[in-house]
Amino acid sequence: MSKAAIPSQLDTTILAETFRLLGDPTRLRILFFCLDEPRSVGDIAASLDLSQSLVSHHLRLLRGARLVRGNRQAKQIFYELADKHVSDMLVDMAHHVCEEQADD
Amino acid sequence: MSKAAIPSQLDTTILAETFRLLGDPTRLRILFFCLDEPRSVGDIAASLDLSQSLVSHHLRLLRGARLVRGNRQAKQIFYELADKHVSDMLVDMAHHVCEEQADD
DNA sequence: CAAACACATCAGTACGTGTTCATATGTATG
DNA sequence: CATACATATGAACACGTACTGATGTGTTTG
Repeated sequence: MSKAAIPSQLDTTILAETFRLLGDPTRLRILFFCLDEPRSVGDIAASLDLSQSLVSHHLRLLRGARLVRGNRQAKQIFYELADKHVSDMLVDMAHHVCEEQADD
Repeated sequence: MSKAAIPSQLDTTILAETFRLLGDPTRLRILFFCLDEPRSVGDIAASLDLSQSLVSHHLRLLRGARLVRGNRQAKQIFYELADKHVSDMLVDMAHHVCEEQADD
């Protein structure tokens, strides 16, 4: 019990599913872009130089995994990270990758 | 500076590469299995019911990303997580996924 | 040195997935 | 109601990749 508990195979699958979604550069860029404040789909597409369709497709996947949530505001829909959980995770990871680089 | 720094596109790609590797159930199971103590390839294959070839393939990828490191001990090679960084990350994520489930 | 064991590597295949283009849905405005 | 705008969805394609089976490399032991 001193050591970390090894997740069940089911938990591992769920965890892997989340990692898999984070494992795409385009999706990660979208997530980081929505980290500080909610962003409209058009804003995401324009700022990240992506097609509107592509952004929508990725947001669909991220929504399905409860990683982001969107609020309609008139014609636009503003997406933000689903909860502090997700954003903390991203921020931590961003820090880790910086240390990794300094380490190598 | 109060907000989290958004990683550069290069950093994002590197980070995504790591997430992508973690985004496979088989690889995650291997990592968690090697979390507490170094494990030989044969042990991993037998305990996780995977072919030796498959385990070796995944270990190759994990090695390439500096997520694990292997030490030869006579005929066997024992793999363990590369550093505390990686293991902390896995443990944190495992906790998160548990909370997520409780949340939903 | 030869045989046996542990692990790595090499093709090959089946499948998933990121992207694009075209089209549909929903929403405000005249 | 028709038009324009913002987003979502569907089909199709190109590519990557997880897995298998056979073979190669390295290490001990007789």
